[in-house]
Amino acid sequence: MKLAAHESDCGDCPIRHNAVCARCDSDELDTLERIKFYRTFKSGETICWAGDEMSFVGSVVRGAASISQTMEDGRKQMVGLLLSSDFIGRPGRETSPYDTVAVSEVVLCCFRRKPFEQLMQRTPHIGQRLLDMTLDELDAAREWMLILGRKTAREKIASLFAILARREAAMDLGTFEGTIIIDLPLTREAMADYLGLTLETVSRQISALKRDKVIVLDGKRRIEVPDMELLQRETGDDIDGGVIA
Amino acid sequence: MKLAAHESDCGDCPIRHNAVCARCDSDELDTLERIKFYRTFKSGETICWAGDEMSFVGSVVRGAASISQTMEDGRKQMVGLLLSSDFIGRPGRETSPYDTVAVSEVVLCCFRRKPFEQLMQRTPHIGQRLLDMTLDELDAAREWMLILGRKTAREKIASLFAILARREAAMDLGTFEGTIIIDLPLTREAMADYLGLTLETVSRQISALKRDKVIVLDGKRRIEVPDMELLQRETGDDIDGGVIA
DNA sequence: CGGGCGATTGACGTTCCTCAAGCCCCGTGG
DNA sequence: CCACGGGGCTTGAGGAACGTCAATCGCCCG
Repeated sequence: MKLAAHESDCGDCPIRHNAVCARCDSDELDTLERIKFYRTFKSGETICWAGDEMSFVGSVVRGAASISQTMEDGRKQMVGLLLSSDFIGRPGRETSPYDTVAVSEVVLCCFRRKPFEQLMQRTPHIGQRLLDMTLDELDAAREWMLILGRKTAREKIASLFAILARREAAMDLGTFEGTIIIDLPLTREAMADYLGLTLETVSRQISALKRDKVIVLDGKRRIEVPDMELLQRETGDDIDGGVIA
Repeated sequence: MKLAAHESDCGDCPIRHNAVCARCDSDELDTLERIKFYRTFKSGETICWAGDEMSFVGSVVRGAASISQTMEDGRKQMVGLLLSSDFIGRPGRETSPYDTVAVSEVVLCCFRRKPFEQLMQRTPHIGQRLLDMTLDELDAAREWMLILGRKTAREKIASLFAILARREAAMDLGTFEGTIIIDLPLTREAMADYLGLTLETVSRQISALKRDKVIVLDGKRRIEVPDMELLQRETGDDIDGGVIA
């Protein structure tokens, strides 16, 4: 996918109202517009290695990226999944302690870190929005901790699908006659890293959910959810909207 | 423990330079001083139930509190551990999706939520500090996710002790001739909820670490770490400072 | 002394991991 | 055209780690 010309105009940006710039007025947007630049990463490409200096921060315009930690012996845990409108990088810190990797083709809207930090001082709207987004990410991390610490393998898989379904639904597309369709941005291995499982267990549980007609597979990477409530019950969460009510 | 009179003066506050007010100048501090009030919770007392309205936000002055989620069938996961200077509550949200419980006697420095939110609009220093603290909490949550998702029971226990030791060391006290002393604010059950284990497994692994001379027990709740590096090795993390370098 | 709570320890069972074989799909090269 | 190879995925057999259930202990406090 190439970058369409109009994507350089913030007014037409698909994540205009969800990203870190959401609360900016048109003056502030102009300022951002002047210092932003786009970068594209191919699937599998590393956006930032753990320990490296982060020269820029930015928003995910399209695609998905993972944040993960690896232990010396190779055990790996994904600790963040960045989808469109999510923010990459941390103002006020030079290096990231995590690997950030594109799990599909990713388009970023970037700002060099230093100018962005200065701009934040002068533009409270950015800092406020970033605080809200960070608090949301913290909530997501906490939901994730419950998944990692207490759920069974089957519940973990169901929870992952439910989270992705919610995000796809929020971004508008993906429902058809009550059936929700999820295009998995993740390989089985990436799902395992997300959920604290092995890829074999992921595979087995997906097969089990298919056998029990909770999901329907269309190829390896497309999943149909005919009955969202049924999937929701498999997550082990409360029925009534659940965690973040 | 009763509240000493001088604790009502922000200038003498033990968490003055670490809490949400850390960056405030003396004018801003005066404003905060006028609307703050103290509350004390006994060990085991609930500070806020999941779903209840949070009428206030505030800082932990002394003691420890846990944030946790419970599933319908009783499975429980701690998703946050609040120690002195940590912030409780979320500006801009009326209810908390988590239970917040005092795990030891807790003293809070509180602000009613609405006035605090208004103050935040006018006082960028507060929002900036809160953003930094939230980003730190997010980092801690991510470290925790690695623990929950990928570490063995033994590594989990060692990691918990290492985290507590680091925090005790940062708050100054607790070292004596190279031996670090940790006063556990947590019961075995609370540790289990923290680490995604059962209390029996926690108990067995603590016994094992004791048997292997990584730790020395002084009663049930006080732990001595004669060799911090040895403990660090048991966590499974990189030796060189590790995750958040 | 008795009761209760927290903690420890043991025996046994379940879940998930490990190791291994083989499948499906697709692109490459003979 | 088909053989080949590789990556991603599936499936099976066996084993290790942790959970479950239960008995017991120590300590504090009434």
